Amino acid sequence: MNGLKKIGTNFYIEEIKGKKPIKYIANEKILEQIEEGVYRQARNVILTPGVDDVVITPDAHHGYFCPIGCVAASKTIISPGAVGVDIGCGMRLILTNLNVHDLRTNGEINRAQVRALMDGILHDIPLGEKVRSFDTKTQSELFDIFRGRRSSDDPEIREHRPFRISKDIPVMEHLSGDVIKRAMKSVGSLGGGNHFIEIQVVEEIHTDIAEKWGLRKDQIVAMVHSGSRNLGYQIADYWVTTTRKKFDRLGITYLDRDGMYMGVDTPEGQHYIAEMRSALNFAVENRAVMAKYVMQNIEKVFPGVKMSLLYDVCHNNAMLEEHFGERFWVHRKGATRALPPRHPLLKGSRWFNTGHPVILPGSMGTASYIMVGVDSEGNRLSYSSINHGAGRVMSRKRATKIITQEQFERALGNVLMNARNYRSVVDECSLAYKDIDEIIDSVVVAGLAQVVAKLKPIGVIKDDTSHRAPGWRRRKKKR
DNA sequence: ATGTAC
Repeated sequence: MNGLKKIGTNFYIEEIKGKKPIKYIANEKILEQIEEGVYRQARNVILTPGVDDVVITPDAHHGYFCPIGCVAASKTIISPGAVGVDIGCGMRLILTNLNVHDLRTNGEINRAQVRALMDGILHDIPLGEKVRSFDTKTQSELFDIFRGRRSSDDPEIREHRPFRISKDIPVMEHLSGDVIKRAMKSVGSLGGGNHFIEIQVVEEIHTDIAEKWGLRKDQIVAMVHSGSRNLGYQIADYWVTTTRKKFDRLGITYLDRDGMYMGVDTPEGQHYIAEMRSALNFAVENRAVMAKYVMQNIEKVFPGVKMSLLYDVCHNNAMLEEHFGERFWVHRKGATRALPPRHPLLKGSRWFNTGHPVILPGSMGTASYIMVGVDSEGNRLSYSSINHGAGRVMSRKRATKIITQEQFERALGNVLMNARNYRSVVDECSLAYKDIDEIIDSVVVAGLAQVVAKLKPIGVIKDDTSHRAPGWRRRKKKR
């Protein structure tokens, strides 16, 4: 099927002339769900000059140049399209000392209490296209965030410490004043699409690593999924557009109009890397500020509660890392780093003996997972990477068209949501996504990572202000 | 993903 060759359990390759084979990680059920567009794009990525290796994760779906769910490693080039438009998009998990029983009245979850918590969060955190109307950063604070001089975090809970960008390298100087102003108001805003804030309960514990990390059964936790908002998009767009113009001028051909790349040692490559790192700093700070507001609201509803942060991990970035004894720019787009115990990159960190937490969001109303990398051949082959979530199985448009209110409500179950109208979030219904349990099975059985804990949502906050959900717009317009 | 897109 599709010219794939099985090389191990849940491991497949496609041979490409003159290049390393493309690796696919999937169980049989998930393999059947991988779209033709993913195979086509994966070939374009591996055939991009300078790209050494490509790994496709089981949640992969068709994206912009490169599939979402892709690891692309290169010794010589950096590619904005292989990082993605939402630079630094990722996950953060807040731990509490609350137990699900603290939320129960007469054996049932006290919905009014959860609703009060969600309302408090909604009051403090703008959704969708909205930005902050208060607590705006000054331009100098914003640039301190970009340059890694300002962060509200303990660096140990971050996948990467703030990147320090020297004053000698210009960042964001090509962006308009309006874009910068918008960014100043966006620190602590959720955005739209698959971004969410969830109140969750730890449903299953799979290993004693959980206890070391402060996770226990029935514990209440809160998860934030967001990125660099408009800023990351502007950087990606600028570099793809200007590089394409340059390629056209010089007569350099390309396989995909968004498949742009720069030599890592060229001024352009260095400039993009600096701006990508600035956007990573910005995205992590965005989640840090949101987490602060989530924690303040948990404290309001549950005075005296104790809270801490487990980890913050990105699934859209490019990092310079050593693999197989050589240094690669590892682009992870819709893929998450999963370093196993005693990995050299964890030397000196608190995660050295266990591996670091990998936070994988489920779709609306379904489980999320905390994972950890396993020291294995498969983990090494994937550049110590796994998936980033469930992955779409249906376009937003199609989801809006075919999913009924009844199906949507059944899929959501008794999980509380902020949206009052199912139409404003129907494109995010779990029926439009792959089965997260099958995705997890794919990477676990392939030996890449193991489950630490399974989390179940109680309440979900998502953008319900979307003008973009096709059915919503059509209905409003009434053509 | 994104005040959508040449």
